[in-house]
Amino acid sequence: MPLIEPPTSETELLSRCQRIAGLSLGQLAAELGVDVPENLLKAKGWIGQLLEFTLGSDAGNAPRPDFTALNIELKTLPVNAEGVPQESTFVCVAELLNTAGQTWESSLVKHKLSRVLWVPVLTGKGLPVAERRLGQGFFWSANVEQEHILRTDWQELTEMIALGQLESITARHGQYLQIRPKGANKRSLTWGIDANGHKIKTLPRGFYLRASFTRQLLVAQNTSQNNAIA
DNA sequence: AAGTGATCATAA
DNA sequence: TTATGATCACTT
Repeated sequence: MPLIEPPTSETELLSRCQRIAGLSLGQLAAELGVDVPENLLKAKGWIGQLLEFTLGSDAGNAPRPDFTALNIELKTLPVNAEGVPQESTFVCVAELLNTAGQTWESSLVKHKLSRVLWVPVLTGKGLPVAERRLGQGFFWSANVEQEHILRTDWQELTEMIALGQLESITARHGQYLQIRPKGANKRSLTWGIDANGHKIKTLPRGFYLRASFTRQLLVAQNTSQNNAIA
């Protein structure tokens, strides 16, 4: 249940982003009356949840985009002092069972990435959480070339899962999308299938966007901003 | 320094 | 357990 009403248009959502752009996380947290953690070691999702709260996300932990009426997914983008993304971006969990009939068009990855609100956050290992700063959020949808590569990555990875090659998938597969473990630890297990179609216990996996890909998005965004100013 | 594999909190 | 939010930490 959101305490802030969900935005009813992209324009409204963007203006909410513009209001908070430039604020430190300490300032924003103070506005909301919430405590800032010392570090993110045991609060890895804190910044993302602070933004969800601030901007009026209403999806809860349902497997659907954060702003349900607008079909927009919110993603924080940790960037260094040079504005370069430093981490991969989690997209969604990878379905390890019943993958045979799935298509890119009906996939959760495509659905979640159909429209994304990226919010850069100036981050750094030595920078206290309260001093980290919000950048200007921007909307993104894949262009034809990007979607082609995302679809190809998804199809290759999903096919490996369907063929029972789960255990040979590494983070090295995929140009833009990769699959990596997504669980509490090595001991958390879920069901998958092996090459003989037998059910096996395996690590939960998730789809992630490589940092090398989100770097390109930010470069493109900065370029278009400069063009708009010039 | 970059990239991969491992890990943490919380809700339902 | 599986979904959400990701970053940590070790290897290369």
